[in-house]
Amino acid sequence: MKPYTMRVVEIIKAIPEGHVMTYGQIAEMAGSRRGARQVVRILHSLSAAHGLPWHRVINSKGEVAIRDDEARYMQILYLQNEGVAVDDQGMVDLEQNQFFPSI
DNA sequence: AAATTGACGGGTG
DNA sequence: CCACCCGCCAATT
Repeated sequence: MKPYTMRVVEIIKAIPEGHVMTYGQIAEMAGSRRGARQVVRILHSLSAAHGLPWHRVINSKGEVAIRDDEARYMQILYLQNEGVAVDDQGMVDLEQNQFFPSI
């Protein structure tokens, strides 16, 4: 696994329950300021197993970004189960739930 | 080896 | 607020 991919994995693993991070935020921390799509790609290939809290990753608008209805619904459910308010449009209040790692 | 695919983001109008 | 464009680059085909 490439170093960049590993850093992305580590960052996602570090998101606490009840919090979310954005794709762009993760990409920037992993060292690629405009690498949000790479984060998406990585999530696609790793979503199966690996025990990653993939559901805590959303887009910069604060919206659940997954297209597939079933998976989207699951993500919303997971988030609500850990106390994150998600409305029926899949919108999360970033102000209240976004996680900012301390270095 | 080359093209395609994305669960994106920031800028512009 | 919305629609559109284009840069980004790992993984897959």
